[in-house]
Amino acid sequence: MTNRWADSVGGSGSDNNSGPRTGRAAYVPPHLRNRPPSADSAAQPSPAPSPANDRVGYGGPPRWAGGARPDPGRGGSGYGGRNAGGWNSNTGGWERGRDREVNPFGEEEEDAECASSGQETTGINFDAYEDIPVEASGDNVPPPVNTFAEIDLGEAVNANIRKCKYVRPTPVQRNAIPILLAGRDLMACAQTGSGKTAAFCFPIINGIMRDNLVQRPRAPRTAFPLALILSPTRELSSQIHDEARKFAYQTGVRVVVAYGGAPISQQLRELERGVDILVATPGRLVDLLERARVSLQMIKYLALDEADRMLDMGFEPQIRKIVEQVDMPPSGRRQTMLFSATFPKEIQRLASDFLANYIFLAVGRVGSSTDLILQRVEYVQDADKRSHLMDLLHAQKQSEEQSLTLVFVETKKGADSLEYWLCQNGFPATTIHGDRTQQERELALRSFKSGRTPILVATDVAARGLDIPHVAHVVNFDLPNDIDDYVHRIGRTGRAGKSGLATAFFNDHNISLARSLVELMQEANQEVPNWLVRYASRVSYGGGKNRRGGGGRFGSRDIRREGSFNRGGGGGDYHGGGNSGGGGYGGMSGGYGGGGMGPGAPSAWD
DNA sequence: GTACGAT
Repeated sequence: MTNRWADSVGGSGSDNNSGPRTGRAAYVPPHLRNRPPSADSAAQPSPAPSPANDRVGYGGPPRWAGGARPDPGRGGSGYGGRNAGGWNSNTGGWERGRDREVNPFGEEEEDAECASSGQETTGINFDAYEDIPVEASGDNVPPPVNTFAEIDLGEAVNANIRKCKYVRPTPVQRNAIPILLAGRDLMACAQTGSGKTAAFCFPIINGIMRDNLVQRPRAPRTAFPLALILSPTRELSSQIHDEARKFAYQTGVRVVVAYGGAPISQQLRELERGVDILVATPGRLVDLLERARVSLQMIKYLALDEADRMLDMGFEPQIRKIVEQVDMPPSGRRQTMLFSATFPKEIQRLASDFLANYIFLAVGRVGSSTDLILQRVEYVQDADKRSHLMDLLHAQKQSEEQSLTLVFVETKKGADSLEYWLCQNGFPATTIHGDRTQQERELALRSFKSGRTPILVATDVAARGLDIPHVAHVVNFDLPNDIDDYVHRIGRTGRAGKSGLATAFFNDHNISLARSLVELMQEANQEVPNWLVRYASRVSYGGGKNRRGGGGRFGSRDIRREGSFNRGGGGGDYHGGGNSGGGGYGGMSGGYGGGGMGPGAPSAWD
């Protein structure tokens, strides 16, 4: 283990590079870490006393002239967040000497943009969610809680919950947190924006603080995280890191992020200073593992965000390598939690390799989500798409001044060319896709969020998880081949209680999507054009792998309850074992909590 | 077939 606790508590050893040498310093359990060593640091580092923490361009209009200069004020949404040597070389006066924890809340408390983004991630309008159906299946499912007070997460975490302005846990939090605190593996179906990051972060942080006797091996240049959180894109990892740091503030639990496209040296430095929770994208993590700069042998908590994406064809080999072929403890000796809005059957089957006697949790989507998103499908030939888009943008321009439009295309090249064309035609657009540099990607996202370029042309890199407030319109300029991707894409709008509009351009290239699209729209009580229904019925093939098994109340159903799957290892009755009455507490509409605020619920639920 | 994930 490293000596950072000694550093932070003892107040000595300010040289970060001295870590391995001072490894003999007295062990300080996590719950005592980061206590103020003396009165002078009892006060939190004051938020943003210097321009280093000035979140330029995050909420208000940007002050710089639009160049691609590194923005020192990203406040953690960029490269590793803090102390970025080359990037954020601005370690101002308040942070000299001892390694003091930067306040991850920054100046958010006063920042309107951040307040609303807080709502996004907390689903603060929870009262409206009281009657969301919940289905939990598996052995001995721990009952849900109603309040944060019922789950004692400790003083520091409670303070962070207050700072995040979380009033009550969201349904996914109410259900998932007790399951995870009980040490159970979990497969949870709930969209980003429903507070699912908190749902897995709180138990992880709590567990790390509880396991205060853990001794980590002494290997000077290798980091031994206790928890690993994987996500499919750099921006999503960055977003999770930002949130996790808030939840872990002043708990002594250290969160580090690692992803590609950013200089690895800085990430290595952060890792050397010690890491409890590592948030990473798969590629960079594999790199770090091969360099032996990270070992997974101490992992006790493994979380996969957007788990269905992580386990699909593109990512599965890397994930399998990380989880099965390196030094990760096997399932049963670690706690594994998978979260996604969509869980196709075959992915559930794959995922069961990584889980032990897990609980399946589905948070329904009745009365929210897609109901608040008006979905339109228009028949548009490829050649007509641009002029059609221009019509939509003109209409949008007239209706709302501040609204953002997110345009999804299929290819990176197509994204660049559409962005160029839009700009040529007087529409302020930018683009995000995997051929752009990480600086460009992050600049584009900031520029879009701030409204400076209210049109963002994106590939699927932006389809999942990203929390972008104020997106009024999602245009599927090119429809995806996969209905689940469609679900994730349109979920970027209709958030925070606002209505959202999703327009899709459909033509003969999208025939394979017709059936599942019609089914999805019908489930969401959308008006389906007759010509589309005809397309759907013409297709013999039923939506391929994306047929929605069992009812539309949930994004997915537990495959163990459909008789199509049995675990090998004996006694595998998962059809209600330990559940009271017909499978968990499914359909617990309004069973706890009560009074809602009526309609106007944010649609974070997909 | 494309996108994403390391350099």
